[in-house]
This record gives sequence, C-alpha cells and structure tokens, in this order.
Amino acid sequence: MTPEPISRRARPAKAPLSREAIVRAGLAILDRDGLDALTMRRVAKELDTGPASLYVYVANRDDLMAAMLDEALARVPLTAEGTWREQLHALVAATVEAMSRHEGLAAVALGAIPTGANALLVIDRMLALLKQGGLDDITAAWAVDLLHLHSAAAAAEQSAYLTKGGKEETVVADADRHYAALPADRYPMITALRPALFSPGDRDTWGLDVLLSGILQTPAR
Amino acid sequence: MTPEPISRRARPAKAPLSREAIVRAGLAILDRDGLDALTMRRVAKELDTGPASLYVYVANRDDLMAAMLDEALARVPLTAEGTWREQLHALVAATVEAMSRHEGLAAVALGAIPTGANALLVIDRMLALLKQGGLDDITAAWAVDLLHLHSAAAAAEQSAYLTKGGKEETVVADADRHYAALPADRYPMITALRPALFSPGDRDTWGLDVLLSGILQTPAR
DNA sequence: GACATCGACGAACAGCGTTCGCCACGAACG
DNA sequence: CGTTCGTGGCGAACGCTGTTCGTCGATGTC
Repeated sequence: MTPEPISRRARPAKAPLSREAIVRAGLAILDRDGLDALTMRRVAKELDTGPASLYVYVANRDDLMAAMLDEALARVPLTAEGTWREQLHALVAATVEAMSRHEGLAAVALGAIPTGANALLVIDRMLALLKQGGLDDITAAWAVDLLHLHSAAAAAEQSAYLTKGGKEETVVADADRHYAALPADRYPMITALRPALFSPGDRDTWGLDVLLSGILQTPAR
Repeated sequence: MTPEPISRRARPAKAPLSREAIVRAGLAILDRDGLDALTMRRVAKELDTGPASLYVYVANRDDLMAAMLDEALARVPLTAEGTWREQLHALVAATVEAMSRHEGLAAVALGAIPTGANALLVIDRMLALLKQGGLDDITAAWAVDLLHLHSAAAAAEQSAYLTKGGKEETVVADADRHYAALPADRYPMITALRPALFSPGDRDTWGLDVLLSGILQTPAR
C-alpha cells in the first residue's frame, strides 16, 4: 500500500483502534483534564471516533479504568538498592506515587483484589522482599494485603487533592481554620493538639515505617 | 385538573422536608437498594416530592453523601472497657464497621479531611486514647491520621463486597482461581504462596495490631 | 467470485445531577 | 386589616452520561 489518496490525508495517520490506544488516550485525558472529563465520548473523540467503537476493545468504563490503572502501574520500578526493607519501602512509595499521579485511579484499586498483570508483578516483588526479610508465609501474605490496602488508600487521599482546586496546602489551611473554630469543650483533644495535627513533616514515610515495624513485630496468628 | 381534597389524606402525615429527613431517606435507600440506586430523584421519591426540592437543604449529591457519612458515624460507641489500647482497637473497629455497613460511604471519607461533627468526636476520642498511651503530641496527631486513613480504606474494601454480587467468599474464590492460572515463571512468589494468600483468618484484627504496635514503636521525627 | 466474519459507528434509549422560574403560603409591616 | 416580601416546594427543562442495537463496509477464506 503506497501513499494514500488525498481523502485519507484529511485526517492523517489515524492509528487503528486498539485496547492499548484506548487506554493511553484515557490516561492522557485523565492527566490533562481530570476525572470528570474521562467519559467514553471524550475518549472516543480523542481517537477520532464514536463512543460505540470503544466497546469492541473495552467492556465498559470500569474495565477501561482498571486497564488504565494497570498501565499506570507499569511505570513502577521493581528493583532498587539497599536492604530488603529499604527496597520494600521504595517499592511501596513508588506504587503510591504511580497511582496518585492519576486522579481517581487509586479508588479502582481499593475495591478489588488485584488481577492486572503489572499489579501482580508489584505484589510478587513485595512477597519476595517480605520473605527475604524472614517472615513466614502467612505473615508475608497478610502483610502484602495490608501494604496494598495502604498504598491504594494513601494514593486515593493524595489524588483527591488533584480534584479539589489542586493546591494541597489550601485544603489543609481551610481545615485548620475549621478546626480552630470548634468548641473546645466538645472537642478538647482536637483543640489542644491542633498545632500537632497540622504540623508539617513527612507523614507518608512515617506511615510506611509504622507499617513495616508493626509487621515485623506481629506474626500472624 | 381535578384537585383532590382527599389527596392530602391519601399520603397522611407527610413530614415536612428537612435536612435530617433527606439524610435518613438517603441512608435507607443506600442500605436497601445500593449505591447505584442512590440518586437525587430516588431520594426525592422516597420523600414523596421532586428532586428540585432537595436542593433547599442539600447543596448537591456530594454534600448529601457527606451528611450521610456523618450520620452513620453517630452510631459509633465512643467508650469501651479495657486498657487504652483495647479501647482504641475497639473504637477503630467500630468505625470501620459503621462505615462499611453502607456501600460507598467510606469512599467519601477517603477523599477529605474529616469535618463532620460525629467524625470529629471519633477523632477526639482517638486522640485522647493515644495520649493516654503516653505518645507525644506529634506522634499522636500523625497516628490519628494514619488510623483514620486505615479505617476508611478497610471500610471501603469491605463495602466493595456489597457492590459485587454480595458474597465475599465468591469474590475471593474467583480470585483464587485466577491466581492459580498464573504462569509460575512470571509470578513465582504468588504461585508459591497462593495457599497463604487466600488463607482464612482475622486479617482486620491483625492489621490493627500491626498499626498499633508500629505506632508505639515509631516516634514521629 | 461468493460467502462469512468482524471492526466501526450513527442513532437512539433511559437515566443522571442540577438549574430556572413560577406558585403558594406565612410572617412582617404599615 | 391589607399588602408586601421572602422563601419552601416543585414542574419542566438542559446538557450531559454509559451503553446497546442494527447497519455498513472491508477483509480474509473457501
């Protein structure tokens, strides 16, 4: 097949539809215009077609989002340097990072046992590191459950800031003001500890340390 | 048309619209028919009115769901017996229970710093117990953050089973079969540890123990 | 050359959240 | 007592949504 006639040139180089192309278009829209803009019509328009065409490759919107989540997890580096614990820490942090970068994707991970190819690779790596740490099978299995839950939750919380106006600091400052106006007799501890509640610091790193320490110290059953 | 004098009596004792009534109607629909059925039109019908009438008392659907979440949290008992750690454990477990009972409400808690009156009461109580445990202000503050995140996530995961057909065991069995069919060379750890991954046991209690142990052992900064 | 298969897609359906503008009613005011 | 005014209630509508159906055309096979 040689150079196309002019009629095809109007829309040049229209890539053929495919599941991959749809997933990538979805991610592009999600990153550019947010979760509300991620509609089947909008994805179809990005690919220069109609919404009905998508359903050949994608069962429905949920299926599309699950595929997008797994695509996002493909970017998680599975290997790192350091002790097993440092590597595990880095792996979980990278997973949170990858999910929280795309608004709303973490919520998908929260509601289902992971089955995506890349999600499973992450989990497999987590299991390997936990076993390397000397944990027994059951504790390692439950730990990976807990770490997955925590990753999804942390990412969901983080990506929620993308939804609301963007600025995380603004949202936190609003909450601080709200807490400052609470009646001290009804909420004595919140009132007393308000400076600590809104103190800056790396809570994500601390949270992960808490989890890892707790896991090491708490054998299942 | 024919104005029916009897029509007022046909639906007797029609309570006047109020924010409380709307919230309660929403919870009733959510529990009875699920998250998909929770539409403004459906809530309005439950109260024998039209959707536009709701917007006098409720800003929008998100506002309604936030109010429903706080109403659900009103049922969390704030006091229990035992050591501070046992009380804290019970408090968190009760919070998860209350949220997971209503499909989709936990997702609301994940995306925002809590501001509802009842949510704040729970948090205030958590802070009190953590301080009773001897933690410094910052660690207690970060711990309450982490516990809140974990509660919402655990409840969201739990309530997701309400969405899918209902039976948790069915979903888990499906996942087990899926994992069994994975290529062992690509996912060696998952394949090897599959029995442990799907082993029964009280993972929620274990997860909470992990968190509490980790918190006690990991001072912030 | 005839046939079967399957991707593409225009059109439509049923439903959604939310807004607008009008109605009725009760309180406030002169 | 009459009038005005604010406000809860709500019918109707707008602009969307996810998804399905049936048709069309191209491609690969016998």
